[in-house]
Amino acid sequence: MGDRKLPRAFYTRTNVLTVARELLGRLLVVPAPDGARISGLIVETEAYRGPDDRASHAYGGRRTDRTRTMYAVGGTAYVYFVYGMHHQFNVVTNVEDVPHAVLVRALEPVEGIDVMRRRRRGRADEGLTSGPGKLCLALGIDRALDRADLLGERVWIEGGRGPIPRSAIAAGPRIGIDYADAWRDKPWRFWVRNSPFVSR
DNA sequence: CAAGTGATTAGC
DNA sequence: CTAATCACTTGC
Repeated sequence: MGDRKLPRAFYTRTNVLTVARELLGRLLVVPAPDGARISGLIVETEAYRGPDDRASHAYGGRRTDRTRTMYAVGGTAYVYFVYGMHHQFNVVTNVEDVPHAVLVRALEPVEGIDVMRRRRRGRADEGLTSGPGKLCLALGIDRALDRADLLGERVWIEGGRGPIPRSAIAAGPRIGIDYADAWRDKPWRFWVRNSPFVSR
């Protein structure tokens, strides 16, 4: 198992679709309040390709208080709040000033499952982290982590099980972006085929 | 299938 | 300033 944090160069590559696929099978980690680890293997991602992607918050090069984070260097966390109740955890990719990002949509719980069950009382284990808002609840991720460096100590990603073979990766249209006209149907959502932990 | 919830954004 | 919208989840 790759016990080390993914290096900066993993994130600064120029093809956000490649990074979105290669994030599958990696271990997302946050420290628990007591210092233990809470973690899960990434099983579902979506790529958002900055200025030319109508579905991206940074479409057209938009720079606002919220989207400023997307222009940070690859390997920065982009965390925002939607629908009045849910946080979303994204990984900024590419070099500084290119606003590409990958939304992490689902995890397979690995460490700290007891903590996750407490935070998501009543849910089956398959439902603890099977959605972008759910996994933020389970891991305790909120906007305090926006702009956090993924090579730091507040949230990071390790090699995990390593890259998932291309044959085991499924792709389809992204969720919740019906407003994005031509970009709506692009198959930029990736998941581990047969994983019971992906979102619905 | 629709409500809920509040930050964010565009537009005046 | 106001009003519409939203990279979702849950329970009806």
